[in-house]
Amino acid sequence: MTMNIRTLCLGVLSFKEASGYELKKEIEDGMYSHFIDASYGSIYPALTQMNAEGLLTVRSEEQAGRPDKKVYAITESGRALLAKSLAVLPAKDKFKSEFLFEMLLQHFISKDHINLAIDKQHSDITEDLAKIADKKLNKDWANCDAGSKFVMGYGESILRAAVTYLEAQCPRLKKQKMKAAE
Amino acid sequence: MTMNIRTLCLGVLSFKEASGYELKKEIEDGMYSHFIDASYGSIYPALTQMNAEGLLTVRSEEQAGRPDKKVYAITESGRALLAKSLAVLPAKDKFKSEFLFEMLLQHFISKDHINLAIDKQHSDITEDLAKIADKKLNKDWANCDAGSKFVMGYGESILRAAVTYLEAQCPRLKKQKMKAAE
DNA sequence: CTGGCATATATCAATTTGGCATATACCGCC
DNA sequence: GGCGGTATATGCCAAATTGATATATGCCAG
Repeated sequence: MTMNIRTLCLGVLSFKEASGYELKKEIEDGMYSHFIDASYGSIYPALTQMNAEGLLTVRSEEQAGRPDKKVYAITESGRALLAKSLAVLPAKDKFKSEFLFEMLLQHFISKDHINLAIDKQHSDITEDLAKIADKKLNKDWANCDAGSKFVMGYGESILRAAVTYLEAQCPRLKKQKMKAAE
Repeated sequence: MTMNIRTLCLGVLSFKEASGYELKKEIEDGMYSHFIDASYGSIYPALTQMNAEGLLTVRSEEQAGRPDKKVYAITESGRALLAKSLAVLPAKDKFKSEFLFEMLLQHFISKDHINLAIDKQHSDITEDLAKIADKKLNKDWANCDAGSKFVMGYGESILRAAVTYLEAQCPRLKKQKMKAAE
């Protein structure tokens, strides 16, 4: 019913079949990384269960040296459940930022530490933006579906706003950026 | 050590003493709402424990009709732990958005539902922005500490970027806004 | 030739959520 | 006048989720 791990897995698998490991990687680094999270401890049990319920099928792929790769694919009834799960209004966005918490309580920490935290935040965001830029350069970006483009654009917008704000608050960052670009 | 519920409670209490209920409200509606989350199920046990460990003190305030209000205040050793907990580099921000997940999988849902979801997202963000604007108008905004201003500004920047993006993608929203303003 | 990283699955204690229970009071609506 | 909803206030608990760890192996850099 709700937007839980199961819905997440079904959603990812609706694009292409994958193993638990690949699913996790996709969620960590791919498109999804900007707005969702999931650990092995929730993914693997969900896949096993959903397979038992006929929402997924499995196929074992043998691999030299490594454990067999269990490739999961979504079934018709899985697609039906996914559609049903998506037909509820999404909950409000949740944003969790230890960085902002530290900034709020900055009188408890040293100037040096504050600067370190800001630098980290800046580079985290910059890296994310670079990832998005990469994806846009990719040759199959043009035939990418509308949903992906919308999500990428949304992520890019807020990340850009964040960097802009950080750089406006700390002119130091801009100087570092110029240096790095040399 | 990490940025858990305990650190969060200590942080809020470092500004002013409060009961568990007030803490939750502060986290939900105040400054903190933009970047953190916590439920009663984690707050109350944390307060009880930390009181037992001498990180907090309690004072029972009698109230007609209602249960006694237990007002917690941070102690010196609580402040020390807080400072220690804040002296680690913050983890990367986590952003959780069911909205973006639905947008990504929009081919599974009806046009009507997509529009409903977008409208909700738009009004959620607009409300948050209104809250920030309110706080800025407040008379004690001027003597507010640097941390609070930084955090508010950060939140405002990314929320504004999000509304701008939504309105650019869906011109419909702008029209609705104009109508509402009449 | 060794330490670290990537591949791959799985378990599990500890944490955290989200809903419920328990009281009472106030406010608007029909 | 009563009914439902909201606000105050604390607390418990089942269920979900995380984050760390175990187990194996291959590959690459220093």
